[in-house]
Amino acid sequence: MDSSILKNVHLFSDLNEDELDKLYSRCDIKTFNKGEIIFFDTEPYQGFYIVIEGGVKIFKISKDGREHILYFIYPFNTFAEVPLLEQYEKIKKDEFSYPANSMAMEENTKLILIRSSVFYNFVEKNSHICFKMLSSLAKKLRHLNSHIETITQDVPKRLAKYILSEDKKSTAKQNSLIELSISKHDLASYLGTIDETLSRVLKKFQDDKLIEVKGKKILIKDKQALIKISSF
Amino acid sequence: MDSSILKNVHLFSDLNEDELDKLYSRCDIKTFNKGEIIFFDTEPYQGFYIVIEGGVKIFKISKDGREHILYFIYPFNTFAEVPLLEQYEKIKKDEFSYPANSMAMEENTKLILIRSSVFYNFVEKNSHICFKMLSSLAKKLRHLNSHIETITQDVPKRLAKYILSEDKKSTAKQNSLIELSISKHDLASYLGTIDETLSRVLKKFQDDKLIEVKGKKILIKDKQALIKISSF
DNA sequence: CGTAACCTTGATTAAGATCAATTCTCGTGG
DNA sequence: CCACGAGAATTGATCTTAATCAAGGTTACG
Repeated sequence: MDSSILKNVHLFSDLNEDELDKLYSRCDIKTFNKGEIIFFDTEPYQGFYIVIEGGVKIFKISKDGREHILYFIYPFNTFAEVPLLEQYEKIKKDEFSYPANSMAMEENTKLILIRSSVFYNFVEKNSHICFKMLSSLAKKLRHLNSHIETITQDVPKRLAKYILSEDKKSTAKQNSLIELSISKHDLASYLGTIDETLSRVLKKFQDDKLIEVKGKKILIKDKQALIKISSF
Repeated sequence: MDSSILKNVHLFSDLNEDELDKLYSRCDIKTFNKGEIIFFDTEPYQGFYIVIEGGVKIFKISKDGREHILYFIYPFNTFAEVPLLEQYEKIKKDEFSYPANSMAMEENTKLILIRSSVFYNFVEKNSHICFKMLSSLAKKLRHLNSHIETITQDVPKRLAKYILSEDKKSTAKQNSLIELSISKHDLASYLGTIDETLSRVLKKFQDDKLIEVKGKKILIKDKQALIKISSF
């Protein structure tokens, strides 16, 4: 792995070889196994991360122990930028902590850590990065907006919406087959419910001939019906 | 009202008189009465807004007609910046719409509309605004993060949390009196519940001698108990 | 081929939404 | 100054959804 990997990261896509090399030399590369914690929301903030390989879930834990997943992050996307930018305003305040917990979802999840100071240095010389950062944050805001909209509806709606959104990512035809990139447990947690309920709703959808479930594969048999459920 | 009003807006706090004048001359001032819609989430995007007087609620409406409030916006804060920044990346795409609905909560709510083109022009000459924008977006992200955490808990927890957060804003003592800046209906909608349930929980808190409610005034009688409820 | 992690199923319970009346509050006009 | 009426808030009875508790079943992997 070398500095060219950074070229895939939207934030850095306009940097030249030299700049990429310089940045790369100042980053930390870290590897995590499935289930390992990357940071807790109680830890002091060090910097933001980029996923290079594998996947990461960002989640909150409520006092009664239930976890709620906010995002899944996949290769070449960043996470935990919020404190970096909040810090910018209140210089020298170092008591910032991470806004949520994060855990690797796959074996050999490779991350790059970009420390606050490294990033600040870089932005000074490459202020156009700022605009990319803005658009990436805006995207996250829109995501959370729609996530809130989702979790205030009932579970079948949430699930139908999720299945359809996964379908949109794939090359969409009529009877499309999608493959869950996450465990059913994580899906339940992302949908703001629990394993048992997800299982029941999946079964219901299956009994109603909307989908067919086989392990992590879901075959969509009646997209119109799913659309109807998701939007009523 | 003149251009100096813009000085109160964090985003523009570092601009000089000249720049403020120039910006002000290119803005639209709009006034809304209580209950009037500022924009629907279906409308084509024009630009973002600054609240000068009054208050605004930002909300989503689910298909079954229930509204869910995401933010309340008060003087000198901005809203609806997200499409502006998404647009930046995909130049010339004009089909962006607003990410949610918005409505004036008070009579004579005064707003400034800053059209996308005006803002882009301005940023080109004042790139430091970019950093302010970043920190403002980061703040919103953190808000939504914690809002999601909140609405996945039960209603008494959500309410206790809200009351305590309102209390923190005021000059906090032991038995503090807070005044709701919003209607009970809006509070219910912000907490992701309905009027009846909010009413019942308020009564429960009152019966348990945690608070005393009189119209929009809430007297906190047992802050420790509220803290316990909010965090268990 | 055994065991742990993952997933499913059933019975029960609890939280809160819904439906249906009232009651309260406050601004307006007589 | 009082009476009216509309919107806001409350209360009660009922119903629905999904969480909880408790077993089983499946799958994957060493």
